[in-house]
Amino acid sequence: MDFVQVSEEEGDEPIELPAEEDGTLLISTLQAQFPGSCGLKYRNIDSKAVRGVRSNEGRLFPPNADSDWGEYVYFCVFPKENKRKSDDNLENSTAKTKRIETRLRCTDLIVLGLAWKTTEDSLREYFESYGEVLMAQIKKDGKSGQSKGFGFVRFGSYEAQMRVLANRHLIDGRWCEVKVPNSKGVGHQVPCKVFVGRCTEDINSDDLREYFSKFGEVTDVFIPRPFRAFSFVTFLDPDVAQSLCGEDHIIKGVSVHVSNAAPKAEQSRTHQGQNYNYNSGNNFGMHSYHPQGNHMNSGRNGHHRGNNQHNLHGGDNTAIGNSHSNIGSGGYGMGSNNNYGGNLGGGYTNSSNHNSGGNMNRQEAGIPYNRQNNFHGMNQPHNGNVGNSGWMNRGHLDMPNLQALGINSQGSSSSNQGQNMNNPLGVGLNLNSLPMNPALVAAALNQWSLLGNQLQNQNQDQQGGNFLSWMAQNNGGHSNSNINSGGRKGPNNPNNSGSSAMIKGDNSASNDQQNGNSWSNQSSGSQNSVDKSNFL
DNA sequence: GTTGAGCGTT
Repeated sequence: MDFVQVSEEEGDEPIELPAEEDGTLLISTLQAQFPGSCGLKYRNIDSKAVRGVRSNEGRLFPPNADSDWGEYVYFCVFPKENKRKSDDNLENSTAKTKRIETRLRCTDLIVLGLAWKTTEDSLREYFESYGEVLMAQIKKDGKSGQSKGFGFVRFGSYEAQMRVLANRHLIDGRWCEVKVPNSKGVGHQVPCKVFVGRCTEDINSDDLREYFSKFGEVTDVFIPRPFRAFSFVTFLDPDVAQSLCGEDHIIKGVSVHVSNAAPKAEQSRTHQGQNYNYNSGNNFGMHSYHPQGNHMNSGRNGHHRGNNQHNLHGGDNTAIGNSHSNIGSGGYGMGSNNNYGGNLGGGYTNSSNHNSGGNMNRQEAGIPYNRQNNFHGMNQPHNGNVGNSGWMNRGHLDMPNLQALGINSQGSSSSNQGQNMNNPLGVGLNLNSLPMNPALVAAALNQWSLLGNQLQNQNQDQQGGNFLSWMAQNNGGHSNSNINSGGRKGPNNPNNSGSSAMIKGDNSASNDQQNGNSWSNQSSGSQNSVDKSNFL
């Protein structure tokens, strides 16, 4: 195996990194040792100039034609933190400060709720689908060696870490919670959402998405309706969002202004969600955009009905490697999750598990859940890659980490816990039993742009129902009902008997205009006075 | 031999 000598900065002590068989060096390998780096350069002996190393699709290519890295010591290239040079005079430009540090540095993550049987190997195997795992550890009893049911994992890239933190995790049959140790909440400390002012009415969400995607992966676009001359764009990477703040951009010939969407969000968060009353019937629209990727849904606890409402709206419905799988059976969220994007590849099982895109069902198949190339090219902000070619298999973004928010009914359904994933629904969902913290929920929903869509027109391309709107509707009178009755058969669901699955917003594929309408905007009392704060 | 909220022998 060939090794490439790499140091963070020219002159630093190099680390030898293993090259691949074809002689290339994976950027992920580089980033494992140099988080935040995006490329390599070296000092050419002859010209004395610094030369960049060719980079393509997550690989770095040796400068010599014979796949030889030579005897050079390469040093890291880090992305420019901010294109604007003006107002940040506190930043100097050393390579180390460009590493954007605390925010982008990977930390150990605690994994709670592991099955007793989960081993360090299986833990690692599970998380490797998100990116390189530098460490996977199970905490065990010193004497017996028995797992204590939690562990730690560390990733080589911040992006992998973000994705992991943003999702729920079914590991060896247990829904596990992943958090930054000793932290409460989920999500990012740095806001991912920007406010886009001076919009005109003809700038639609696709325009915004297309335009802003060149700076980084856009996870959501929200345009308040009725038209208010502003919109919100959410990026996967908070630093991309931050880098754009304060800038003017021209979209469709219109100069729009990007600014921070955070301040009022902070107020909302710190004031314990004062604007959000979840039992009043307010209708919180669905986070509308679901990037390509795996949408893993379990009906076990009845929390995932919202996933049935994935609107893949026009233009975005290219569905690269989509995989929407339902795991479990009989629960809410079952049965109506059908194929998006026409790539149904897996099998339906007899318990309403819908595996599309070839992902295996962990429960049924007993093999690791395969996220299939979900991991895209790591930190590549401002790389000019747009759309499908630039962002591969964007996944893990479909659901907030509700468990980490305390929206978790494991505790309320203990009799049904454990490995019995195929009969979860004696439990139903007792909404009042959910330990919800409105502030946390609001924060999370804001994080995922789940709030504020209530004003969107049903026929907009950015809409749909969601978990909370469903909650709001069904819990209007604090009724203590377990919602586990009735239901109707999903039109495209061959396995849904309709006996227990209650389906709202049937996913009758390609139903942009219909999907979710059955339960969006049904409530009363939502805010109609729209200003920026209503969306933060 | 059990368990199910937690925070790691560095």
